[in-house]
Formats: sequence, C-alpha cells, structure tokens
Amino acid sequence: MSITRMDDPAQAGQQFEQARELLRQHLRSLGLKHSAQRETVLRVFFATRDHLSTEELHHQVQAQDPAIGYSTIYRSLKLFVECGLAAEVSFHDGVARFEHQLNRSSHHHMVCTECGQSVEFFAPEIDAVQEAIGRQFNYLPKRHSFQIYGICEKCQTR
Amino acid sequence: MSITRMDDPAQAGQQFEQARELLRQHLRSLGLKHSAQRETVLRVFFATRDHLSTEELHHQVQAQDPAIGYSTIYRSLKLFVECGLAAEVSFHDGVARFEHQLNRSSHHHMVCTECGQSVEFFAPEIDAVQEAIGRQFNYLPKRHSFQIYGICEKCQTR
DNA sequence: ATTGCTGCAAACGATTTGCATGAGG
DNA sequence: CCTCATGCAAATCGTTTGCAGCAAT
Repeated sequence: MSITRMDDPAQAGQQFEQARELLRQHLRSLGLKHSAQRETVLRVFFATRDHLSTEELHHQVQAQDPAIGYSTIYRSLKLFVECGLAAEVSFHDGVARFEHQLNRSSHHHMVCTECGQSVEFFAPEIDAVQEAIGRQFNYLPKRHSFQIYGICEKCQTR
Repeated sequence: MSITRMDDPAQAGQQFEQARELLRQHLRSLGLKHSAQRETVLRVFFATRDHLSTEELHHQVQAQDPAIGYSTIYRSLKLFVECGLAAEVSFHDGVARFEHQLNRSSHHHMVCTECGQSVEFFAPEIDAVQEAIGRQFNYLPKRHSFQIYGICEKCQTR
C-alpha cells in the first residue's frame, strides 16, 4: 500500500506538463480558449496536496494572481473534471473537494471526523463489488463513492 | 438479497408505533417536548418510501398539515437522526436524503445517474474492509459511505 | 408558570450566473 | 475582428437561525 503524493517537486512538474497538454487538447476540441488564469489554476492545483476545497484552492491561487476570483476557480475545476484531470470527492462536510486524477488508480479515503485529516487506501475488492452488484440489478455501473469515517490516531488520544 | 420495503401497510404501521415510542423516550431523556407536528412528520416519514429529500418529505407532510413549514421538517429530521430513527444518505445530487433506520441492517445504494432511481444492496465484505483499513492506519472506524453510480436497465434502452 | 416548539422571514454559506469589459485565436 | 473568458455583483439553492407568539409539561 503505497500512496502517491506530491512530495517530489520534479514529479509534480512532470504531472503538470502532462495535465496542461491534456487540458489544451480538451479546450481545442471544444473550440474553447486557453488563458493565463486557467493555467495558473491548473499549476496551483497540481502543485498542492489533494482534497483541496474550492476555498483553499482559491486562497492558494490568489497568492499567484490576486485578481483571480471564485468564478474562475469553479469554472476551471469544472473543466478539469470534464477532461478527467480532476475528480470531485465528498467528505460530507458541506464543501466540495477535488483531487488530481492523472494516472491515479482507483483509491478511496478514510477521513477523521474530528480533525478532517484523511488518508488514502486501495481496496480492489470494491471494484469487484461494483461489477457484481451491477450485474445483479442490470445496472451499467460507472463509478462509486466510498469513504470510511472514524477517529484518527492523534484524535483518539486527545 | 431481499430488500425490506414499506409495501406492507401493517408492517409500516407497526414500525411507526415502535418509532414513536423511541422518539418519545429520546425526547423525555433530553427534557424535550412531544408535539403534534413531530408526530405528523414521523408518521409521514415512516409511511413513505426511503430516500426522501427534505423537499419531498415537506410536500407529503403538507398534505396532512399545510401549516407545517420547512424548519419543522429539518428540525424533526435532525431529531430522528439523533435517536437513530433516520439516517442521512447522500446521492451527491446536492440535496440531503433520509431513510428509515429502524431494524435495518447495514446496506448500500446503487443510484441511476439518469433518472435518480435507486436500489439497495447488501455487501458484507464492505464492513470487513472498514475494519481492516482502520486497523492498518490506526483509525477507530465508525461508519462508511458507499454508493455505486450507473445507468439502470430502463435508462439504458431509452 | 415555565420552557420548549412553531412558523415565518431573514440570514447564511456554497455555488451559479448575467453582464460589461478584456484577452485569445 | 469575432468569440470566448474574466471579475464582479447579484441571484440562487439548500439549509439554519432569531424571534414573537403558541403549546406542552
């Protein structure tokens, strides 16, 4: 169980290059335009840790370009999700969170309900369940959402 | 794989009796008061199908007592969740949904992203995953959220 | 009587949209 | 140039809350 994290700057940079190319393709194919703001949002998004809320992302983006507003963040994220660069994850705390989706295999999250900290884990049996249940009810299964909630080690002893 | 549904009026009535008793206890233990509105909401909630949004529930409750407003629905549901009579389920469509929780064993949902229809299923292996992952990361696992999204049979051929 | 409950309307936080202006192709 | 993207403010949506009057204990 190893978790790919953005702690290697070189790797993060490489990811960003790849992501930018994908975004450019997506925009071109839809007749949309590239913009400095979109690139800034993308760079910040791929340079930071996962599970950023829009507020956190906005805050970090503003450090690079204070003129960028919330609308651009929301509109950019929608675009990223469309072309598979980002995925929305819900921790059921009332705010939308997004994670990088480039070359990431299916994983899930366990979230501490006390401090909000989360860890990622892989559980291949979940995919099997998705297929089996789909077959059983004649659904065409597309995706699933799985989170475990609990108390992390730190918060247990606090 | 059998799914308990509210299609037997006698059973629904019995469930309601049990639920009302539980609610009464809960209220008493907290020094709170019983009210006609709360009973109406509880009756309607247990007489209808699961996965009602607050809006749907409000609508159905108004058929019984048009004076009851949204606040009472929200406040009642919060109470029901507190004493274990209801549980919030999220289908990630932006609205909160609630299901009966009386004598229900752990189950999950597969939701059609086209029409919103959903089926329930049981997958005991999920509980095992929850325990295993908790142990692995030294979390005290409390609960989880698992939904499968896909296209139902009807919507596939439409 | 006391205290909690209700309905209403206003407040709220997250997200979206309309619009005039600016930038990309 | 034409079209799309931007930032802002206003609008929207689901949900919560303050409050004055009402109801349960």
